[in-house]
Amino acid sequence: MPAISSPCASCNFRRGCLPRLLGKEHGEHPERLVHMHRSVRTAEALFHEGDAFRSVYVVFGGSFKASATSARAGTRTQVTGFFLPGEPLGLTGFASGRYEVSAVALEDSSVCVLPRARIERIGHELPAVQRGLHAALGQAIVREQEMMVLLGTASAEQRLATLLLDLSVRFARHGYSAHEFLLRMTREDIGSYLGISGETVSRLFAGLREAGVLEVQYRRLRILDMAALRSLAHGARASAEPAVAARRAAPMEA
Amino acid sequence: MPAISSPCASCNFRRGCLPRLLGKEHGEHPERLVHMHRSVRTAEALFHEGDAFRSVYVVFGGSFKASATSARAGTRTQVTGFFLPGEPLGLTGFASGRYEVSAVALEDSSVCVLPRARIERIGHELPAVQRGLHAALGQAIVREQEMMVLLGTASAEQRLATLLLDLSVRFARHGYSAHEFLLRMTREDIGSYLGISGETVSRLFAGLREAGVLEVQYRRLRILDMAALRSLAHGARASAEPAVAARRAAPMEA
DNA sequence: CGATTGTTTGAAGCAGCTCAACGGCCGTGG
DNA sequence: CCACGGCCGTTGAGCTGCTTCAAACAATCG
Repeated sequence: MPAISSPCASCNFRRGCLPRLLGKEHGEHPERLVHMHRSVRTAEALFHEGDAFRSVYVVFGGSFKASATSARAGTRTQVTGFFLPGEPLGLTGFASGRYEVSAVALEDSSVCVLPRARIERIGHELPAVQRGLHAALGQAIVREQEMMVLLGTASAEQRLATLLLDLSVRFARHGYSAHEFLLRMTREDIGSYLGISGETVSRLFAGLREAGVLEVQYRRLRILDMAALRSLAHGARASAEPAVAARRAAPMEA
Repeated sequence: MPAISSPCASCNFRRGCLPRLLGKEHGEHPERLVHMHRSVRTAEALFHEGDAFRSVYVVFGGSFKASATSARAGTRTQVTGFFLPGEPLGLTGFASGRYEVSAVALEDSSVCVLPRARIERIGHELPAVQRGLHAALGQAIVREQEMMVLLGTASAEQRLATLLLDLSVRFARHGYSAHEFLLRMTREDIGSYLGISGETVSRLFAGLREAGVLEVQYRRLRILDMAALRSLAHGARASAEPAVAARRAAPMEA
């Protein structure tokens, strides 16, 4: 694993990635934080639950899933998140000095490595970087809180619609299409993340296809009716009638 | 609201509260962080979702519930946590500068106020305090991740057993009995937190009572068979036979 | 090209929900 | 102090959304 001296100079995520994570408005030098890049192949782990926490990672290219095994509550394992380019992985390490989840690549991927020591040293010098880190940690908390609410209160259909919208926004944020993308994870992974079975995910996709909300074949997804998807996420019922589903976005339907 | 100059001198949580939160091994002076105390009466809010984030709070006496309304996923509201003495409230504010949950007192309570500015200033001077804050944030992430796994994979019974064990441990940590305590929240609150209905909580309590695992009348709870409760949390089925339930805790006993 | 892995679809069962009624507690006001 | 009203908790009955089990088929990869 060769260290790249200034990997950020040519990084096309400068707008959305590190500056967003650490000291965005202060024009910091991301190359001071990034130690090097690292490649991970499909299905390989970037780190394992329980490994010593040495670095935070930022996805450079590709995608990952994180999965956790709750110690407190038996031997249940669940996917706790999907990670796209520009998103930080491993923040949980700040808690105990160990990673609390395993991170596995969903395709051949690469990451930027931000050693903990560097983050702390530079954070100490530059309050803006420190605040950026706090914000990143806080955002992780917020994201998980929203996930808790989703798992605690939403139907299977609402959960899936919410995930698809979330992925859509995140893809769009990095310049990809918001309407058409590849699901790099299995139905099982999606189900695990959403707290439902893989079969149910499959059935839900079929239902949404029949309702004209989206096209989906295997991993390839195309959102046809974003408004309908949104209204589903917020609580409406799916219907086999596309027009009806679309109209549901506005409450005053016939 | 009078500022108390050195409220920590006489604080009986020194062992478990601030030192644990901020720079535990370095003998920091908690009174530099604590601005003052504040009292909140039953059913009153310490802060509301969306309020500007000015302080982190630590429960001094009493208890709170936090509840969130997921913006992303409709108008669903859920209890996201219960807070006992010594536990930090409001950490989510670091994300957006606003509180992401509302905190409501479950009984007449009081809190220590740690102004954000002070935390950041002192954290900058003392790396140990900084790391303590990072650890507290990381722990919040871990706790919520465990909650996600619980909501995503566990049965209603497993969820309730897990909550009771968790409360037991937390009460014990602050010198209260691990076996007998008061549930200050309603069945509805518990259900909301666990993603099940209040009626189901009530039925589960009835079942656990019949199984001899605990005594419960209204808010008063007594755990009779901690081992059985643990094995339920980890996946065993409840039984009407106390002996059987107990035996399940350790497979090899007589 | 065969083996493995992932996806779809069907059928049956059940865990937990909703709706509803009742009963006990507690705070408020007489 | 006692009576009243509202809230909380309990319990029952019926229903349904999701699960599990199973089989067939498609895609991918060595």
